[in-house]
Amino acid sequence: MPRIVDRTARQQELTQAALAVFAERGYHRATMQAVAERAGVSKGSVYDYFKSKEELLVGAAELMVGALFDQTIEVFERSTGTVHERVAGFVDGILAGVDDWAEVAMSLLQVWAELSNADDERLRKVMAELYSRSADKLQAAFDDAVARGEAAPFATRESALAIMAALDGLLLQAVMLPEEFRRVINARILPAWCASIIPAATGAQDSPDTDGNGAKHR
Amino acid sequence: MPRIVDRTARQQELTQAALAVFAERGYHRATMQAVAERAGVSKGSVYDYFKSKEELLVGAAELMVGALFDQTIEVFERSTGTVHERVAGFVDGILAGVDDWAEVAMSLLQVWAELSNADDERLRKVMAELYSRSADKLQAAFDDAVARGEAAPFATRESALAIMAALDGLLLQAVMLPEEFRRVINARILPAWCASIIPAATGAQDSPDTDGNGAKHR
Amino acid sequence: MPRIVDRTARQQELTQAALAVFAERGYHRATMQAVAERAGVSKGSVYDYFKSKEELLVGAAELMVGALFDQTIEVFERSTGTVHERVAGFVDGILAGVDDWAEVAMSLLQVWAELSNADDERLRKVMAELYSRSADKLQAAFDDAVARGEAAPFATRESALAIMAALDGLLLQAVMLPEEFRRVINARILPAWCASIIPAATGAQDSPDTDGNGAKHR
Amino acid sequence: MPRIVDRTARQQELTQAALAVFAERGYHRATMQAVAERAGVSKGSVYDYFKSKEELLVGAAELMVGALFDQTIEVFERSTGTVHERVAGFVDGILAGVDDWAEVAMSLLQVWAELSNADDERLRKVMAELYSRSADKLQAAFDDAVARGEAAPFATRESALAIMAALDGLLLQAVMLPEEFRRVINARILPAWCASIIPAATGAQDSPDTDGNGAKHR
DNA sequence: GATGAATGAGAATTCATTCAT
DNA sequence: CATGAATGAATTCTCATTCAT
Repeated sequence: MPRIVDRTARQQELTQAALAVFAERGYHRATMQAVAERAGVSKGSVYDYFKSKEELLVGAAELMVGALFDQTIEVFERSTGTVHERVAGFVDGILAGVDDWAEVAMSLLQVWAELSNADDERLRKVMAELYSRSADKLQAAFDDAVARGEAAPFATRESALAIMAALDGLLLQAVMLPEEFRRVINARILPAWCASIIPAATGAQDSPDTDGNGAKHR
Repeated sequence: MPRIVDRTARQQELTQAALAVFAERGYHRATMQAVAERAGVSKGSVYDYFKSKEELLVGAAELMVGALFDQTIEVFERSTGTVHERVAGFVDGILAGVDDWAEVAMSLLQVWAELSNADDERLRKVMAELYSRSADKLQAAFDDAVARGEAAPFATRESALAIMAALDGLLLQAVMLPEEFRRVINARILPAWCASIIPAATGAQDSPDTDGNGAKHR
Repeated sequence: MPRIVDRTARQQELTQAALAVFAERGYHRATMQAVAERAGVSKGSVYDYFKSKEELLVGAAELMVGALFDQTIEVFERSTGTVHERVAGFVDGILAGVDDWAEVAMSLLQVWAELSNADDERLRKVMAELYSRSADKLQAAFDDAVARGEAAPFATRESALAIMAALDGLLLQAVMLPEEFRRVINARILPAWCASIIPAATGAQDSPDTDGNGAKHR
Repeated sequence: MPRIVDRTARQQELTQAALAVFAERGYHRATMQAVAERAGVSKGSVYDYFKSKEELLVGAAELMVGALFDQTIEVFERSTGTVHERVAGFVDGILAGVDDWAEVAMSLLQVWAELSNADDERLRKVMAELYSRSADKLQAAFDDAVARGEAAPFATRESALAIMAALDGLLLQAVMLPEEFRRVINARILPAWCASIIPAATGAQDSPDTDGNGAKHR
């Protein structure tokens, strides 16, 4: 009998190693050799787990986005209060929940840059799906809030995407301007701002706080 | 007299060609050959204008971000009214000002992904500078507004960055989810939302607490 | 008591599997994995029976040529009548005796192509020996016929080789032009033609022309 | 202006080098590096002329078979007399026309072995076409002879193929049993034997020599 | 005995870069 | 000046072989 190995565990070690190397050197500059070394196995072994470098990228993308998503969900489920509070809490939780945004962001950037113009359409599909998962969750919460009368009807899908955009854009800053990124995080302006996209319920007394900027949420 | 070809013009043709090819195939899959062909010159000639592929990337990045910046400025200068109105107008103008966001976004994504982990630190600097230029402009306008009492003191730098984040994040969607991107644009929720980050002026007495971190907006 | 698997039997299963895979994909494209799978054993086990892929090839070659040879012998022994009749019968029998010439031929072709320029001289020797065995048999029959006065003296070795050449060349056609190969077989021109290489006995006075080149048969 | 090179000449140098290396080490053991070195160029340059190793093989095959074919044609065109004489002369001419059959045969063997089970069907087609070209020529001559009453009607296609088979089979011997091959050649038994496949015209006086082996040429 | 996970040598292929013309 | 032929470093991927279990 051959060495008994937990294939799933080994696979995850590899994706983690891949993620790290991709973040460090970029997907194309990263060699399979380097990934293998980082994972402590030989070059050839990587191919026992992933058919190609591209598949390794997909695996890495899935692992990473999956982890982020799981965390997102958990944060969101845990949050309580009004929709506004929940969204603010969610944004806050997400931003606080990652130690090293720079590395995560770099990995994501590499995944995006590579998958977005892959020849293989399947890969582009995978990426799109991974991308929209969190938005789906947020939108569902919005729809629910509207249904429960907690918020006035509004463009829930678009708003969810807008919030995700702000978060993703922030990620880019973690890569591009690490110091400034920290300041933005510390200023804690995103939670409230993101929550403000949800219009208050249009009861008798309209939420007077819907800011004084004339934003008329449709 | 030798043919006088305007070096600058030729250089720009090349960066444009490069941008197009980078968007199409990704920076690494893009060959110098392909760029040369697209620009209608020979492979060797590219090296008369750019020392290396990496320099070509930098040139392309500068051209592209420069163009975006110029447009940003122009849009912003043109806008009138209150800060809120100006910001909303700015966001609206930016989003409306590009025909094919997908291509621009793809190019930017490639530039970011490649420059962000370049071995050469100079390149990372270039990128950071390019990135923060628009934020600088926005922040200046915010500071101005605060100084003029048009807005309550707030974390102007961080807010400017947050808005830029939202815009950049939206760009990613142009790449990742083109259809949904269009819907977000058409829903026109971004201008108002972005403007809402600026706190209204606080009544008679100007906020003396201008600590610059927008603590109030939590 | 450990499972007693007949080593020889297992070895033969392996060579058969190898032959099949070699025919299908060519020697070099054939992987040990594929051979093992075809034989229903594990990759590692193949090495219990053959020291290397090359040894497997030799084993396969020996099995295949041995089988062909055995069949050749049997067909020849069974044939009766004059030498001419026996040779014609032999050729006919050989050609009729294999169901799937295409596969056999492909295997042989692979064996030949690989062994013929092996680094190891031993392998080239093995191949040469395998190759000449049938010719030996044919020649012996020719010599016998000449000795018995059934045929005029002629270049028996060379003629035997010529007949083998025709048969081997036909094999190539089974690979290269399967349909045409069938037509040649069905036309049944080979038996008579091959037999015609043997000069008839020259009546009372021995054929004076017997210079060994069958000049008469022009 | 870049170096001016005769692409066709260079291409032929490469195919020749390839043929030599293939003959020496076998197609799979032959590295592009070795072929390049033999041709006196760099590894990368080979790819300026051939898209892949496989294409190089095809090019080599075409060159070699083309040369053989041209020679065949020339030999045949030059031969005069009756069909029998022409065929005998043709066979003789072919066999005498190559200095180093061993190398040619080895190359051919490699080409056949590799192309015959190529994944790409196009390659198999190419090979089949190359293979049947000479047979076509021979058959045409046979048909002509029959039409002119020089020979009795017979299976011209099949006979042509049979002769080609004998010649190709002989080639194998040049690889497998070089010494014996020489003896067969020197014994000069093939020309007459090959010619004997053509039945004499069935005029008043039937050719009585149609051998005594009862071969009834259909 | 058998297995199949791990290894790593080896090869094809690509493409940025150079430079002779 | 421009060109594109030539180069060769660098990388992905394959697969025979080994060996721990």
